Amino acid sequence: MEKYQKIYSDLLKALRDNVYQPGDYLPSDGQLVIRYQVSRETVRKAVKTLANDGYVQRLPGRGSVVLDRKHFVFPVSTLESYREMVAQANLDASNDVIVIKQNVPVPENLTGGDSPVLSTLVVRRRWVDGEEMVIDYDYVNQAVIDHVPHTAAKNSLFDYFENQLGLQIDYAVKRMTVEKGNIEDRQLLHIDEGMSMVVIRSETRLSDNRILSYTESRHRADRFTSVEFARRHK
Amino acid sequence: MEKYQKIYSDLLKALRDNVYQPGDYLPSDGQLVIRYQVSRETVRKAVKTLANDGYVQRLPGRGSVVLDRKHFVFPVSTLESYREMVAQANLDASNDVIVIKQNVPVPENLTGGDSPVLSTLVVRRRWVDGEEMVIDYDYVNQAVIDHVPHTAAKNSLFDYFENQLGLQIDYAVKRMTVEKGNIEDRQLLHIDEGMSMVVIRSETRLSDNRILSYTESRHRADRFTSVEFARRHK
DNA sequence: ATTCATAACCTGACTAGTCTAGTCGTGAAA
DNA sequence: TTTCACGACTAGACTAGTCAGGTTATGAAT
Repeated sequence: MEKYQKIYSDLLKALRDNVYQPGDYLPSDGQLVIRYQVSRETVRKAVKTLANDGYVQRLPGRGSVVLDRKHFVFPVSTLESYREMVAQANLDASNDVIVIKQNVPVPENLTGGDSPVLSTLVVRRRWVDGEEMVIDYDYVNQAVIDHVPHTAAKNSLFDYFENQLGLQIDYAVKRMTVEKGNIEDRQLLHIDEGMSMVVIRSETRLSDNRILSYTESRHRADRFTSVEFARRHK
Repeated sequence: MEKYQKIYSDLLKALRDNVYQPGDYLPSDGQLVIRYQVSRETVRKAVKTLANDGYVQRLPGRGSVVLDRKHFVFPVSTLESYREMVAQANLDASNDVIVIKQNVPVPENLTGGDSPVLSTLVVRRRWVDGEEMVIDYDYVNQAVIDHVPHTAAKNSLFDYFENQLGLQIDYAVKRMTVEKGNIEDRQLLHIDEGMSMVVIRSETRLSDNRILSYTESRHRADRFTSVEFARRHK
């Protein structure tokens, strides 16, 4: 693991374990330089990343103060796996795999008019705290992944791609709208006609810019929350 | 202006002017080092920021390729002013200032239970392409800004804070939910009873971590779109 | 024609330093 | 007691390198 990654994850763990609490200061760059025996740029990279992720704020002349994140769990923006997200938010979650089907062309409203892609379609229903909350349609690029095992879908596709297959996921573009629920929404989530759905359509890319998957994620609007952390300049 | 900022904004301008098109490569780090007579770390910082913002992707061994952003205008996440956003998306937009009122305590559902703050409340209605689309409730921290002029509200609060007052806006936390429209929504936006609203509640902070403002932004759900760009690791 | 080594690029990570500017506590002078 | 200068400490920007590892074109050997 890279040195700055190690420092980043050590500090992140300490933050999650409340070793440093909101209002506290992290060790200064200089102290971390001594502790980790690295150059200051390496320390800066690690702490700067924590700042970009909304954990701390760097105050020139003072230090890196820990921010209060009590309000912001459950981001849509962060590329974390669903399981990570739920675990952090102390929620109870599980998955139903509805169907896994090969050779499915990706719908045009997901690709945005780009060249057609053959995919493995994975449809899942997500439960949170005993309620049916979300339907996910994952169209996994068959040019990248030839087969999606049922166990991977049952646990976490993301985790499977990254940790089992060693793929480097790099970024995702997500478009969010609010739409009326369709028949499948009503059947799978047991909601009334007229219930609105928050629909998030995204494409996920690898670090070599190949498309890994397209996803349509349909949430009960009445239960939907998302939290964003946005920094002005990175 | 800092050197890396200059390089960043030059490249950004070139990207917006289509000097570099999707699929093209930016000048390599080495070329930019020569062009700007700076060290490579300075160039890297500039181009890395473009990558974090979703403009380009850095491909080791190849270069920095320009990404296709045709699908993602109109982000909620980016801390850009509303006017910038609309200008980029080629939309027609204007503002109604409904009311400006001093000494208003910020509602608790915005502060999230934090200590009460006295504010100047600015209520505005935003029009896009001739339609009434959004109501904004801005609670501007009176401890930071004692008076909000009507012209600032009519144009852009953000712009006023940054460019007129020289305040350094650093980050915002935004929570998004979908709710039924209330009476004021119906009156101001002329929508039917039962219309859903996308409600974005946010707090904006300065670089010294003082709270600048709390905002509640209420959008017609049927017209709402947001686009996110999320990178895995910065 | 195909294969393969190589050289010329590219970005990523890291180092060890300089210089600037802001914060804060201490202690001396008013 | 208040003020003010200073030193110690903080982060930001920047430099001029090194080394590693991936990509690509070229050109020689098969």
